[in-house]
Amino acid sequence: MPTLGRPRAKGPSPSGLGTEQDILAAAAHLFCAAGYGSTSTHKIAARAGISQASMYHYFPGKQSILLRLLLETVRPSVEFATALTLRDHQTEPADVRLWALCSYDTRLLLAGRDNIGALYLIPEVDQEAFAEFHQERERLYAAYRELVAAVLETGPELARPQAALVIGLIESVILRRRTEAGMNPDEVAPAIADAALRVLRVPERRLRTVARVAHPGAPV
Amino acid sequence: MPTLGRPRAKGPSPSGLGTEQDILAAAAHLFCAAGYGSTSTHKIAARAGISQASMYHYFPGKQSILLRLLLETVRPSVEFATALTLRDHQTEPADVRLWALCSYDTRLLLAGRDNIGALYLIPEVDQEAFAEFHQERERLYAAYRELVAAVLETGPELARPQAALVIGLIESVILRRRTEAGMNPDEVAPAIADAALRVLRVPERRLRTVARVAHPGAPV
DNA sequence: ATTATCTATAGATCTATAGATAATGC
DNA sequence: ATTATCTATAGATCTATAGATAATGC
Repeated sequence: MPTLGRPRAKGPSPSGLGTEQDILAAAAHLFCAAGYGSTSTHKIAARAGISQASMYHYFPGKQSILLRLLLETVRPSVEFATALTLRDHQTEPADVRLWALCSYDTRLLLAGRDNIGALYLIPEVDQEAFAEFHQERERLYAAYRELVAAVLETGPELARPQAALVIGLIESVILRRRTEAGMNPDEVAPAIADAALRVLRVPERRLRTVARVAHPGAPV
Repeated sequence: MPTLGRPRAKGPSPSGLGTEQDILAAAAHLFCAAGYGSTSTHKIAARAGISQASMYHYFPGKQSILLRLLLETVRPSVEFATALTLRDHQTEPADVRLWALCSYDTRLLLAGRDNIGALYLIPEVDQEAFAEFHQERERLYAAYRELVAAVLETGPELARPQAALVIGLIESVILRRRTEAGMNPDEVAPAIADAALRVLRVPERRLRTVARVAHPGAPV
């Protein structure tokens, strides 16, 4: 929407969301599909419809684009998850809250045109430059551990390996989406959440109640 | 061991396994730790202890190194898995065979100094050049589907989403290993295999029998 | 003679900056 | 005047090849 400044050579932003968003969308697509190191600033700019140099008006470099994408992707999960561990929600049973979180996160991973969760898998993300993202993700994992511990009625440290299994189930949809097109969130999200509780040995009888109580996609 | 040819400038191969293996080991480490696109042929060669140009004596390029690594990594799994679906093994119950496969694959992913399974996660692997790897992995997935179908007593197509959950649990150890050092295969492999059967609703009573019968790490 | 290595380098990128330019705002 | 874009480019890589070299084999 900026009516200011020199017009783009190749016509205005087709998305109408502004150049910054165009850059982020272009980078997200290329990072997920082609990898971080294999994506040049030139390719990002070309896809965003601007010149390579114009990118630097919005971002100081490739790394800061990826960091923004990582934070934007993980933050909704972190907020949803930490809300579920706060006092207001502790009246709900832990298995119901965990089911809601699993189903919510799965939906996020299945939403959008790009398989944005694939950003987490990029090896370059392990670099120091993305420490802020790792902190956020650690907060998310801590919330999972707390909920899993509550379901198992044990301490969060003892729940660690079980929480890792649950998180693994959620994140498996990232890899699955890379080969399997058109996954239906309304089918997959509850299936993943059910599977998570089964791994924690929640009985089948209880499971049917939980899935009915926890409205998928919305906070409990 | 080749005593032929001009000696290396920086001393002979410290591994003693020969230059080709040095290149593969160096590339495996760098691809897993830093990514494919971010790893140059120069860095691979430097880590292998040779000059950049010498690499081309063994491989026509970076892609063929990654392809070799991918195939070498997936093939043991494919062989173990397809063996389990052949007639000789069909006397064993399906849940026992699936447990053995899950535990075996988990051990492979936890073995070795590098987190070699992380190669599967590299976005660049989706490229056409690695089609041969994808074929192999599809064979592995087909074996999983067949075993899961046998456990559920249903057809392989109906078993597809359930098999995806099981595979997701196995592959979750790749991501887990990226942040959590020193995972103990003797603990994690049975835990993953148990979790896989729980996802398929194998009863706890049966589970205790299965884990006792299926000797972990060896064909049934 | 054969082999495995080396050094040197051409040509293709790729990143980041300098400085020009084409709009609007005041 | 301010802003968002552009073009041009320096300097740093990076890939792949050509050709030299230092060993052993015959």
